Amino acid sequence: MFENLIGLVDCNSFYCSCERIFRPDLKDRPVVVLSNNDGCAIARTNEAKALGIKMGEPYFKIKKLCTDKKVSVFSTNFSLYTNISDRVMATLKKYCPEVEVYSVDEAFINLSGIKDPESFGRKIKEIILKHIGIPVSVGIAPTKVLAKVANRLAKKSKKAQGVVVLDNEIYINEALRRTPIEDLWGVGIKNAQKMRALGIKRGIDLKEYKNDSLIRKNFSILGLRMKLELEGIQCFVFNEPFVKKKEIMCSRTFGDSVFSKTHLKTAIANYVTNAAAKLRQQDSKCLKLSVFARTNSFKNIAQYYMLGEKLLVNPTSNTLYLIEIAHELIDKHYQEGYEYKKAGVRVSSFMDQQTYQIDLLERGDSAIEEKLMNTLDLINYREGDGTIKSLACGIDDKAWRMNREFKSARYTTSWNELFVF
DNA sequence: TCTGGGGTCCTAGGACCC
DNA sequence: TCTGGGGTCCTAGGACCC
Repeated sequence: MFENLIGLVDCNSFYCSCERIFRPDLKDRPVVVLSNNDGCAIARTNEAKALGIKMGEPYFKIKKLCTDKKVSVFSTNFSLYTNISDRVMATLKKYCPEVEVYSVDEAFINLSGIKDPESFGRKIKEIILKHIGIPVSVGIAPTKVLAKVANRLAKKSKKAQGVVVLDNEIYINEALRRTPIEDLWGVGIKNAQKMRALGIKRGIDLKEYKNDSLIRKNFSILGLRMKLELEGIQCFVFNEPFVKKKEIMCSRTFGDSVFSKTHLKTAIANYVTNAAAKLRQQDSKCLKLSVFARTNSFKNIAQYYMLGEKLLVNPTSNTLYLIEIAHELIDKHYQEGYEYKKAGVRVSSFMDQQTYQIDLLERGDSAIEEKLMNTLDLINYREGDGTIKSLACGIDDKAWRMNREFKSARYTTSWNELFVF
């Protein structure tokens, strides 16, 4: 039985549900919302999913089906969705002590200290539906990955009525038996293939896989964290409520392909303007500017991916200055004779890697552990004999070995090795 | 004919320094 | 004369998410 639980509140078919608020007649009807330029389907109601309409499917392929089956099709209205999302999140914050907004349509809530998590989840669901008109599903479990699993079942199961609680080993294992590996949060198409080759076909197989270091080796630290989360050990903790974006991107697919450098520069200038405004909004400065443009990869033509990046000596959010640098990068990397279909810019407002220098005294020294606590990502780590060590951290294992003699070590935010104190 | 946009995190490998 | 190897920084790109 787990005590400290996390809830995941996820809006059902969010963009479609937003459209339905203003069109009550579409209740129980198939609805689809399309991407920019009406390119492809990015939201579908259950009725539309039942017709076989896939996520990300190009509209031209399903146009006839939509007409035949009387599917209501909408172009995106992002400002509407953002507005409704803000209201959903505000409501959650009113009732829950700690809320982490994860995306436009989902949020994690901290349920530790809540006596009856299931009734709490149902109450939240009811309030959001009544006050805002958006149906949500709630998954509750000891870790974020398991809360995702619970949420998926809450959406699928009729019996659950939109809320699933996994608070003990038996429920968790049963849920993981029902979860194909590719449906786990963090396992995409590539890793699913690799895992299946190792005989890991369902969530439960990953949880019960005996060889942690093989998981670490093949699927990086993220894979190992995922496995630990399935075991009920929290690795993905709650974030600060308002975290500045580390990267801000603005990109578009062109309606018509672009053949000239001048045309590309004009488009890029617009994207830079947009990104710089976002930078200033969160009071950040650009440290690295990236500019890219690519050919249409769906077409059987000569392909080119143009990418130029520059680290700025004087970080800034000044639009004109950034445009100047973007144009320099285009001059440097642009190749004539290609048909560019998509382009964009990315401004990074943080350095890629942060490093910390820490003086070590003796292994197991509590002062070290306290320093680590204050500076590093930490997780609990399971030893071979099954005992859980209270503290582990990411260490560059080579640096560790060398620096041990000098009683200092260099740690990076990207983990190369787990080391147990 | 027609295939989105905005993010995060991790790793391999080259250049360079001592 | 012998030309090593560890460490750091940065680029580039993969994988994943919604």
